Amino acid sequence: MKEDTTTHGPLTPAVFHILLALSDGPLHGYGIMRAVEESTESAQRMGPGTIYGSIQRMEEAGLVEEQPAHGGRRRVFALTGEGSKALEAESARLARLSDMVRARGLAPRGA
Amino acid sequence: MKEDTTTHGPLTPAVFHILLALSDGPLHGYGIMRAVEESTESAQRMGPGTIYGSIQRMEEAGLVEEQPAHGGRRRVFALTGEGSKALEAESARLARLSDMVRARGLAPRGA
DNA sequence: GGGTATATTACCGTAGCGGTAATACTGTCA
DNA sequence: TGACAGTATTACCGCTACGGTAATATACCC
Repeated sequence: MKEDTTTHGPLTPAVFHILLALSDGPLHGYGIMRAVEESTESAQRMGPGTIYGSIQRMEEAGLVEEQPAHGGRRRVFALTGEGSKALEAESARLARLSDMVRARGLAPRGA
Repeated sequence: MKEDTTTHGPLTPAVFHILLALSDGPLHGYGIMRAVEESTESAQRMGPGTIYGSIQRMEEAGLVEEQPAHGGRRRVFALTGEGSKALEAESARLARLSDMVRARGLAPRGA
């Protein structure tokens, strides 16, 4: 069985990390920014430009949705069903790629 | 122990796929192009622009090196030690990310 | 009410991707 | 042998997403 049609192709790293952060529960932009920084052990520096820019694109793509209201200034976002599926699919793809590397033998330097 | 200094940060998808293709043995640009297309089941379309552009950057970064001579018009490239390490490291990183997703429970929609 | 941390928006440069076209060499076959 | 298709690379170029900084606004604490 092939990929189903609604499945988004490979995700950009930023999108993936944001989805990952949101898979822990709804969050606002600033929270996502910190969550990503933690989860990557600062291997990836994602400033506001990246975060909010990506979120906007993701909202348009239907991967996340803003939650109605709450009072503060925060804009809280949550995964959509699609977002969840995309994260799963991407996770599987990454695992597959990682496995392919392992399967290559991976001797330090064959030649 | 943290990452060692020579380890390259997260690789771009194009770079990763090229390294992966080369881990099977030295190849020329055109061959890489086809190898990538196969290994991704055409989930990724990498035309000449992407391939050759990336290779050049990778050569400058010391991830691959051109092999001396052979006669034809082909330019054959091979992984360097660094390239090999970078591929391994990236593979590990991808596996880690994939695991994180799995660890999140991953209920279709906890809500 | 002044100052700091939180939180978002705006802006903008840049790198790398992605496509197309141009070029050149190699073979094939009519 | 001369046209044509396949191989292989280079050149060019627009676009998107990333990545940073700065501006702005709100909440919190003294």
